[in-house]
Amino acid sequence: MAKDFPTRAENYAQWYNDLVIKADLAENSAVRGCMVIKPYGYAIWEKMQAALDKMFKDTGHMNAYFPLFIPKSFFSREASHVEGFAKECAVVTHYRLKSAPDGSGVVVDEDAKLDEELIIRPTSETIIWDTYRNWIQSYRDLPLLINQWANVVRWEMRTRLFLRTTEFLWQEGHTAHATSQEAIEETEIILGIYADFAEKWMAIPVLKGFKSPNERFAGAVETYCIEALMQDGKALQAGTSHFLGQNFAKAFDVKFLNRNNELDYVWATSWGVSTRLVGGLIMAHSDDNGLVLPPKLAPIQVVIIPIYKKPEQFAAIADKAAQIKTALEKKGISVKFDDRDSFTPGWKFNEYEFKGVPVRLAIGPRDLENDTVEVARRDTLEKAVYQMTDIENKVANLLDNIQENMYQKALAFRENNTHQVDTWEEFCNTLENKGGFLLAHWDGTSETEQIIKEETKATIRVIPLDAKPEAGKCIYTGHPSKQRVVFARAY
RNA sequence: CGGGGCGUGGCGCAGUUGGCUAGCGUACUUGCAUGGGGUGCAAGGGGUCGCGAGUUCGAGUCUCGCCGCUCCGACCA
Repeated sequence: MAKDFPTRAENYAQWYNDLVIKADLAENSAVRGCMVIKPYGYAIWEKMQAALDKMFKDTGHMNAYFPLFIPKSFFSREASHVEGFAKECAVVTHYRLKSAPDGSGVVVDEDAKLDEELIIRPTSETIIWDTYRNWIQSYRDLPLLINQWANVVRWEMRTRLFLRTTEFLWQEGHTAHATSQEAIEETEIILGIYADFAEKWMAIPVLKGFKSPNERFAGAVETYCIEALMQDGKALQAGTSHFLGQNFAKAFDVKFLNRNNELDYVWATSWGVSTRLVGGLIMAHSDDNGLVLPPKLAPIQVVIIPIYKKPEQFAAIADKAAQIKTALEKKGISVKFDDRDSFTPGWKFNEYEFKGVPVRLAIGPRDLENDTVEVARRDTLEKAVYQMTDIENKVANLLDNIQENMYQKALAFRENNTHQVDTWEEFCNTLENKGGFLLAHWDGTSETEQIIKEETKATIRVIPLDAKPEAGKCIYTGHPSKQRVVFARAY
């Protein structure tokens, strides 16, 4: 249907890339690895932001903003943190340019060298904990529940639109607590919010659990995550919530007096989701005809397309469309009436289909006569003719139905692509031929995980929270194991 | 960093063993018709062929150097 557009089966990576560009979500910029997020793509991100921001605020968090730059010395305070991020930091060394002596442009002014280099944040734990030292004196100052919407830079070697870009947008929460227990609870509350958001808004089922030590965040005691499965059988980490213990409090000397008048280090969490979610949204639902967006995150939920020959017909249709638009908007539904005369109806049908608009209404002379409207849903591509009566409720129900149907479809896909494997041979075969999530026993050592990764490129995506205890043998070493973990190849 | 591919109107591409006025699709502008699944016809605007040097009567095409982009691997949300 779509012109010059590869199918998922032909070339999944190409399909994804072309989809992002042709659906006008984003494009590559003049800066290697950095994308320009275009209005339609940014609108999706804004909808995600709005939903998440409300969830954070409803659970007592407030937004704040910390600097883009971090003094280099901050990074060496927490040993494993610096180790994790050192290889991908952008560094600011000078603060001035001057005209080149040979008139060829501008050059860095060597006289304007910074005494201490500044790092463009790859994440903000260090600058935030350095700040928290001054904010926290007593248990009365706790808990401190802060979130920041920001951009960060990680100098990745290979990038892909939305999934991995050098600069990306995200939210990072940084909380401080009086007890270990309370910090762990916070980590779990956030994990719950992320999972809810993924399932109810993005219509993507996720597995909740822990990361293995190899995959743990640099500086964390425990990393919780939600893990989603994409249509090509690869896993996507969709959000992480870290219990940081007292690591950052110790590194930045953040102490408080507890109720017993004893000085103690503060307990910390950090958590984040990024514009990567937009990539996940695309990969989880879209098809060979283009984007498929869940109604709750679609920038345009309903598009109305007039079909007419004469100006008098258009006037009557426009009048009808305006009535529908008003009725739908009263119910909080975003509607676009595409009255452009420069494109034919067929062209518009394809355009909105490609852009994933959940519901399309078409109104022509025939409908005016019969008091009907043609309704097409994007998820199944089905068309039906509705009587105009009570149209706003019919469409509202349809949107709910589409949201639910997309979730069920994604859930069924995940279930069909989750395989229990018990031997090494089975593990390798399944990974090679089917992909997906592999439930397998693991002996719990980093060494084994590392070897499996080197041999198969599969990693432990998540140690599920709700896994039933089950005695078994590690698929690689045969050593005893108490529960299955989830392996997959990942983005 | 290792290995492939590519730089020609906005975008996607062709351009043969060097040859004459650099072409095609699409997009754009204008007009007429058309309009229930990417509409047709006609006219029109738009290009230092990535940059630099060389070979030659003549270079988009050959040689050398440089730059950029992109894909595949190790790294990562």
